[in-house]
Amino acid sequence: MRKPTSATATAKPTPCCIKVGLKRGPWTPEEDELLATYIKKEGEGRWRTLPKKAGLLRCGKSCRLRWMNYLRPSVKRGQIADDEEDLILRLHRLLGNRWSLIAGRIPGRTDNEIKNYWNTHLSKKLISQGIDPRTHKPLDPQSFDPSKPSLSKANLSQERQKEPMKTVSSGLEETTSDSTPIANNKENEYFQNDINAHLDVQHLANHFIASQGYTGLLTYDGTSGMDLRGNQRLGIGEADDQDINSGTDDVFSFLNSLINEEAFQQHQILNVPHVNSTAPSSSDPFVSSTFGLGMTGWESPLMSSALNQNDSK
DNA sequence: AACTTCTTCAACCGCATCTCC
DNA sequence: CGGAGATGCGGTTGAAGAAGT
Repeated sequence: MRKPTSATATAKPTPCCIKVGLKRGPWTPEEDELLATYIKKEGEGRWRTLPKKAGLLRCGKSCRLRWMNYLRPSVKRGQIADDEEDLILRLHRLLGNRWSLIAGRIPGRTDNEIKNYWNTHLSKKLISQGIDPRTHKPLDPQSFDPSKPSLSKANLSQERQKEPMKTVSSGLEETTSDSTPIANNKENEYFQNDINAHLDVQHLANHFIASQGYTGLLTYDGTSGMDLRGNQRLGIGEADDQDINSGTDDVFSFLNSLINEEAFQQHQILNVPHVNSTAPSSSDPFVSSTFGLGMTGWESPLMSSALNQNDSK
């Protein structure tokens, strides 16, 4: 919904925006119809040539984005459920801003949707708890000031009014449908339990991912490049849905093991021998409360399906 | 009712990486 | 090996609508 800008505005135009006369901005129902009909008939891909063949005055990128985020039949619309939110939080702690990876494990949700939800809801929620949403670590008490403009009290109360704070489930407590105070003890418990786990969990995730042939590191701010587009790097080839999954399944089975304590303990012993020097022992009480991410012996139905699914976005 | 401020989220941009030749 | 083109990702923008004054 951005205001159309001149195609010559950028110093070095990308190929898709160099052509003048291409339409920008919100899609009309007619355009949606054209795109959906074409893709149903011809299939996804070849985005550059697709608009012309489909009779659309759009660039390929725009068509791809519209299809991926809105028109695909598998896209689920509507409110993010509590268990989805919980899963996003956990995956984000492990993966950072790898939105497409996170989305790949939440059926029907797109990377864009999750990114937006994170930026508009979850990051604020974490900040309100004194947690840095990028690192999942405590904000510097010196610098943490809830009255700061980024999360003014006015904004917070507004936020609470609009959307009564949902309990961030640790999986152990029952969620309430009532409006819950922001300083909910269980929530605090969830975050405090998780804070200490963050460093080590991410270390393990990094280690495993690197061992699978991916490059780069998971970082707390999500800025440096772990190549998880690296399905192709792994030699898997054309990235259709099937291939995408086979490329990331190993990673996610490992993430699953991090999230599911029992499986994690087994995985740690069997598959990740090198991390023991830095990872706490699985018998350590600390590990039970932190590597289990506060959800010992619990796995939500969504979590199970997300982590075991064979389809991807 | 009118105006201002805030929030949401669809869409765009730049860039990294891949494949193909 | 290197260049060109294609694809996909994460960050950012800004219009529209909601909420506040």
